[in-house]
Amino acid sequence: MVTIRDIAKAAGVSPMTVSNVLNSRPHVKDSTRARVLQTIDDLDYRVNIAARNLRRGKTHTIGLAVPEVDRPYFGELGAAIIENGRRHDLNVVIEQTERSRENELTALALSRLRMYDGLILSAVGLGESDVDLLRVDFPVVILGERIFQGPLDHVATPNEDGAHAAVQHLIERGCTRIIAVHGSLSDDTDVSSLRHAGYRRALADAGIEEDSRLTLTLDVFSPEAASAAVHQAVDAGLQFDGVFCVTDYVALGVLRALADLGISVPDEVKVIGFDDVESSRFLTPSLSSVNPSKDLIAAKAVDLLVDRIKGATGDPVEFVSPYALMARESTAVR
Amino acid sequence: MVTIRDIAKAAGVSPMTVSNVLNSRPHVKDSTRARVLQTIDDLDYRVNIAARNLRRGKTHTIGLAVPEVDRPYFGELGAAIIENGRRHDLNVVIEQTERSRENELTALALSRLRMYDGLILSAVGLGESDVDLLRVDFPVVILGERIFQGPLDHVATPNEDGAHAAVQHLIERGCTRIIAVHGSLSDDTDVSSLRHAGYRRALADAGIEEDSRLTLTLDVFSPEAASAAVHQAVDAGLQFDGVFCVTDYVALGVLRALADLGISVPDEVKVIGFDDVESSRFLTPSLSSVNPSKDLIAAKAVDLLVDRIKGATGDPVEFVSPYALMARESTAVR
DNA sequence: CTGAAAGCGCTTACAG
DNA sequence: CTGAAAGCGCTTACAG
Repeated sequence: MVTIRDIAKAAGVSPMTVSNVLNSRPHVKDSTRARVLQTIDDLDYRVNIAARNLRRGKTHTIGLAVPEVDRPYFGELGAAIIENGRRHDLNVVIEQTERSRENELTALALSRLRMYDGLILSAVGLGESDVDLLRVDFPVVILGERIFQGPLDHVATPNEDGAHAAVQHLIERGCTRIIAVHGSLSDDTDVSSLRHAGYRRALADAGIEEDSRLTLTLDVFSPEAASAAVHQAVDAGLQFDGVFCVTDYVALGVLRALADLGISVPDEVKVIGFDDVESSRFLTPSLSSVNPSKDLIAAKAVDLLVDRIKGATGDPVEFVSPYALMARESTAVR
Repeated sequence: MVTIRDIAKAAGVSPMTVSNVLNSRPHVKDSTRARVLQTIDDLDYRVNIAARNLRRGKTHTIGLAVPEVDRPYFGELGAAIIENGRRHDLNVVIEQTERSRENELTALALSRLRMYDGLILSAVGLGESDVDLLRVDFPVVILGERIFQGPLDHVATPNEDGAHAAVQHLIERGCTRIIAVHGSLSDDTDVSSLRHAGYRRALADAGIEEDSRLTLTLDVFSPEAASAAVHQAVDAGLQFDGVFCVTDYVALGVLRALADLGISVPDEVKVIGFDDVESSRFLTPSLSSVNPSKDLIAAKAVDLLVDRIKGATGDPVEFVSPYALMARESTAVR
């Protein structure tokens, strides 16, 4: 590997001068600069980033750890964070935690280890009981589902209110027997539980009594699982006229199952999702959804992280993004 | 920041012993090990990865540079590469190049700079003329669309043959006037051009004369653009009974436009895509598509990269993955 | 405008 | 089983 010393030797200057040229610092004579640049080109030299990072203590790179890179929501979130990172001259690098608590902790640990200047962690595995493990002396912003009253800045999705709005929307459109499709409600702070709480509150507000048979619990968050659950419910003779899906991704399976069963959407059953993923508006019927203001979430998360990287020491910030209801064909009245 | 020296001092040993404990090397007395571990815990010490990387010259991390992280295809590809990386104890980190030649070159340069042990670069901006710039003394595997007879290992998508199979499938199902929707054909080696070549060959094989009005060129690869193009074609009175879409993502817009126009799929028009993205089979109608064997691409790319990281010096490998035609409702005959 | 030297935090032969 | 010392490749006060 060719190093800065090799260049220095070949160009007849000191390593420091090469470094100055590399970092386009002033106070280098033009002729010297030209000679060094020429030598760099001749020897095909590239800076060793590991060494520079060690020395500078900065990488100008932040990490984004998401549960799964192949979910459209996280892809779109990643793109939004990359875009915001650019405003601050920050590279963004994406890692996958696979929804596991352990991997989320590893992401946290690795980042402390100076691969990144800071980390945005979309936490789904970590819970309130892990709060102590989050006391890191390193810039981290927690993103997403759960609400931590933890030691770190947190940008939260409007889970309960968004779900409430979605279900209220179904009710306004005439639905009275509304299915909720989500993951298991093991814990009070996961997406499913928070969104389910919004569902229940909307029913209560409308004076509709909850029917536990209308709650479909999935083992996995997937269209397959959602489709199977709907098939099973219909086969069992369950009557319903609306479906609230915990995510658009799950709604994909619900819509497909209803089509398979010859149940017309929105005429017989209305369907709404959550996340407002890009493809939702191109589905047939286009899918109504709750838009959690992904761009705002991304902007806020990056801004908070940049502040911490710059050394801000204030109390942890808790920001809940606003939401918008996107009414489309799947909940239309005609 | 607490360093290995601090631990050494506090535990009354040398930095080297701390390092040995950290790297679970043998030949450390149990009592010493225990004391060091305790001190590490007490002082909440973590290894500084930048320093370790510099010293070891290895990061156990590979980079994956993709054009856009928010396209389902690249999300799924990323997940597949992460999975394969794990088999080799390699972390995978995803970066976005935004389809720009410049960013692809930056990814190449940065990776050389020892942030990663190797790079998988999904190149769409680089062309044959950049071949010289690819002569890097660093493990890189080029992925994807274009065919390089370059100096690097290359795992290629079966663009032309896959497109040929798709269009042949439409013809077998009775289509004779087949639209092709893709990006501009500025260059012979981009996705659009390669897939268009397959389209033309399938028409020729079937003795169908090509009609240039049936080629719809998009400025951007997006459902919006595709939808607009279809609307415009129909408004202009274009007659057609099949649509070959350059990607499933583009097909989303085509399907939506046809639905808006009241044109029934597959009865009046049959539609097929390329990529076989996960959501395609849940659309209504479910979308026929060409599956480019993403998992194989990922496995092959990681294997080749690992070989190079281990020092393999053989000639560049060119691997074209197989494809499979997924026939679904959008091309059904009934 | 340029240089000699120290040091970022770690690991690794080399000794003992 | 443990240590002293060199060095990974860079940058940065400090001098001149």
